[in-house]
Amino acid sequence: MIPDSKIRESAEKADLAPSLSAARVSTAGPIVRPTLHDEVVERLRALIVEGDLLPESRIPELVICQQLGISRTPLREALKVLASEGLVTLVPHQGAVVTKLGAELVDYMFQVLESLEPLAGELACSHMPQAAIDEVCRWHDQMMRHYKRRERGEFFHLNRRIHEAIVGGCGNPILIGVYQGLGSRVRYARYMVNLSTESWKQAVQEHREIRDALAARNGKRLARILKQHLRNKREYVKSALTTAK
Amino acid sequence: MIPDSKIRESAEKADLAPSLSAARVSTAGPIVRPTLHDEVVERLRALIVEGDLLPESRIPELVICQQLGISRTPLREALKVLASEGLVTLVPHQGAVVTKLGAELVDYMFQVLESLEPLAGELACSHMPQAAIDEVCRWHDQMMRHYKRRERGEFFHLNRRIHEAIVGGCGNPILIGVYQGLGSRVRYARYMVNLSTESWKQAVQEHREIRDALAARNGKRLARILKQHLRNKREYVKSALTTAK
DNA sequence: ATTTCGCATTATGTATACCATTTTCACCAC
DNA sequence: GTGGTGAAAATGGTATACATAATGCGAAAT
Repeated sequence: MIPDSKIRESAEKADLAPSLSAARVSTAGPIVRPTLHDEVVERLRALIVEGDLLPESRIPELVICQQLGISRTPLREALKVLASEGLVTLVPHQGAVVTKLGAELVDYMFQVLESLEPLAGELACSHMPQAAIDEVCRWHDQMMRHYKRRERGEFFHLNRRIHEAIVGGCGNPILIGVYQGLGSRVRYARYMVNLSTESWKQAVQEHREIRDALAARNGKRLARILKQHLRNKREYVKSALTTAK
Repeated sequence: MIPDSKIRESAEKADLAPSLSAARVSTAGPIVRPTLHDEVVERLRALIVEGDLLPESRIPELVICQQLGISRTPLREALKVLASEGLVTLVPHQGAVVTKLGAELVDYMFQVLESLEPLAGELACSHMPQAAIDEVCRWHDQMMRHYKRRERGEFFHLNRRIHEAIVGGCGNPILIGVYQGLGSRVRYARYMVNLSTESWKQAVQEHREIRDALAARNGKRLARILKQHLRNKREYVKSALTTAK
């Protein structure tokens, strides 16, 4: 599960919001050495989101400390942060457990996302530089090729990239931050989602419209499509959660 | 500023979301003793939101530890949480400072709130028990009496109570949580806001419509009014921020 | 006089040891 | 099997120590 025992090096973060966490420029900019607990937060978040730490599983301090080669202090600080993000739940004198994402919580989160992502899309239409839009379109075409070959993994990867690019391009760091927080919590529900052929086809069609609306910088239309897209997504994530359990 | 030196007792929390943090029932329910860092988080949050700790001011660990009568560990854990909420900014080897709320950030936050609070209002119209709605109406009437007497403090207090009751009544804990997070950050900008007679009058009129829409459980209409209400609010908060600095 | 270098001071980041409290669980009595 | 009882283990919190980086100040250099 947790392979190595020293983590001091890696600190990169698939960064959705270059405007939020100081964008690491190639050679210029201030030298920021991330603190240990920050890296621990990233690491644990990744473990949870990627599904290496399953919901409901406990997180014993000593074990993690040993596996990460750190002391309790930074780990405990990291757990507090993750708890405030909702990824783990802290029970006094009982420790941290990975928060379980019930169907009702997913419902609640999508309800919020269905309000935020359309807003982001609308803003992105007027704020994204043309180059970024072009890039999203390229990703879209690439995604379509994966769809034709029924390559699920690659498809979902690009799918997520597109959504994050749109949100990241909205120009509102607060919105980006909130979206990230919710997104990281809902993301690890994806592993149980096995899109049916029919739903997949529909999602593809919606993405086509998303690309067109974005390319045309038609904010209202993009917002409408994104909302519908999310509403469908919510449905099959929910059904996947209730059936597969 | 910080009067006492022991905080072990107080743990009550003007609770907007009884559904989120386990509602403390009068005599039943499990005995939960809040952990120390949780209380510290509350305490510091209050200090910041109430304006006792001014933006840009540093938060020296040792001083706060002494004033609160605690050791560094729980304080540091609390600071990490507040940082992840955006209330303080953590600079490595430099400590924590109260995040300054620039006009552009306020703009960004209102943009998100203008999307979330209408949603909450719409949901509240279908989810709030009649008793809660009646209570909001009573608060409204009381607020109006304060308005007639030009009692600013009491007016704002009830104003906030009403908004929080509506959001708290939406039935979506995720939405409530996000709103709380943003609200606590934007709230301490209120201290510089000095509503003009004209804007005040307008706000009162909007609140009248808010009450009517809520009482009629007209979700769409409430959403529309809340959005407009927030848009106006944003404008005078912004102008207050840019002029008063 | 201003800049710069070096050094002491200070505060933060992390580790470690220790204790209190609580949970867990095995064990035992009934 | 049910229900205490107590030891072991894990967590919450304190205290301390030390490494590292930021800050400030004085001396040296220009």
